[in-house]
Amino acid sequence: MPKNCNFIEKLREVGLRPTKQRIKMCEVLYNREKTFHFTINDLVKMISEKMNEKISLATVYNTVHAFEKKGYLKEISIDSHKSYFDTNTSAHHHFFDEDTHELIDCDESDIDKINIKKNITGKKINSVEVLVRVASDNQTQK
Amino acid sequence: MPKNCNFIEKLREVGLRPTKQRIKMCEVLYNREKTFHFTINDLVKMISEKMNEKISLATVYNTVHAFEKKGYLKEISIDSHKSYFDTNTSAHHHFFDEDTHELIDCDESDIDKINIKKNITGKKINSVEVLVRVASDNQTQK
DNA sequence: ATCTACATTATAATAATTCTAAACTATTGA
DNA sequence: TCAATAGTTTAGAATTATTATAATGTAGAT
Ligand SMILES: [Mn+2]
Ligand SMILES: [Mn+2]
Ligand SMILES: [Zn+2]
Ligand SMILES: [Zn+2]
Repeated sequence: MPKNCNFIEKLREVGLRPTKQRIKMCEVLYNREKTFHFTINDLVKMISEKMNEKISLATVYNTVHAFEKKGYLKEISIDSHKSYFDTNTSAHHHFFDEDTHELIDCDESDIDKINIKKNITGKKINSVEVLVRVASDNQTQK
Repeated sequence: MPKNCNFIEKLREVGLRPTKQRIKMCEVLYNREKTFHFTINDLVKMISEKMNEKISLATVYNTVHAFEKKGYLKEISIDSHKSYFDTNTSAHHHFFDEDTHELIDCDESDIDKINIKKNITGKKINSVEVLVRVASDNQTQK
């Protein structure tokens, strides 16, 4: 979703009623220059910082999954102990910093197009994504 | 771990006492032709099928994590709702069947070596893995 | 055989997520 | 305009996966 777009319209387009909770979550998630990655816990904190009333935890979960189902959010599996979500919903690659547990987007140009030589009968490829795990290089000062 | 190797020896090599629970888990995990993927739940079932006495759930978790720490198992993050483990501990690529939730290894030869053009200062690359999500192709019979 | 550090176990605790059912609200159309 | 209705929110309970606890058991050393 683009920054400062008409969130009410965008919600209606996919059949979601524009409630005040959903509109607030749109503002928190999409009114910014760049896409970003978050956990549910991050999001709850962000919402409570930018809002007087709280949104109940169940609604945060419901809404995140509703947005995911409608293609406005994407779930990223990195750490099996926690769910990460991404406001960049296109297929793209990531760096994962194993020290800080930070997810970093990888520009399209940083990795050549990947060619899959094998195909699985009766199945089509939905996405091809690379995960590059990085960690601090302590061998540098040798 | 190779098939039919001396598990007692292999456990001692990494400083793990060869208890009967650990030896049994080695047999279940490594006495087979091919490496495979499993969840803790799968493993508990496999153990109880091949054994009279049970191994307590806490021990299964402890042992899986001990094996992982010692490099005899690898954790795979695909679905953030569940942990998958792999007896193939080398860095390798996967297909994930979104219909059946099945993980399939991808041969090294099926994907060309991936070149990462960007590097993150002070960080070294630990692994580069590709996940190819596939699903049934219902457009075939057009 | 005895000792001791490590391992196993049943069970309790925790954490993330989902369910439930009652209260609330956006939309419809009389 | 304003009830009727279907969809939404909510607090709290329930569920699930996983980890912690602490008592008991055991492998390996002496
Ligand atoms: Mn989800
Ligand atoms: Mn683990
Ligand atoms: Zn991303
Ligand atoms: Zn594998």
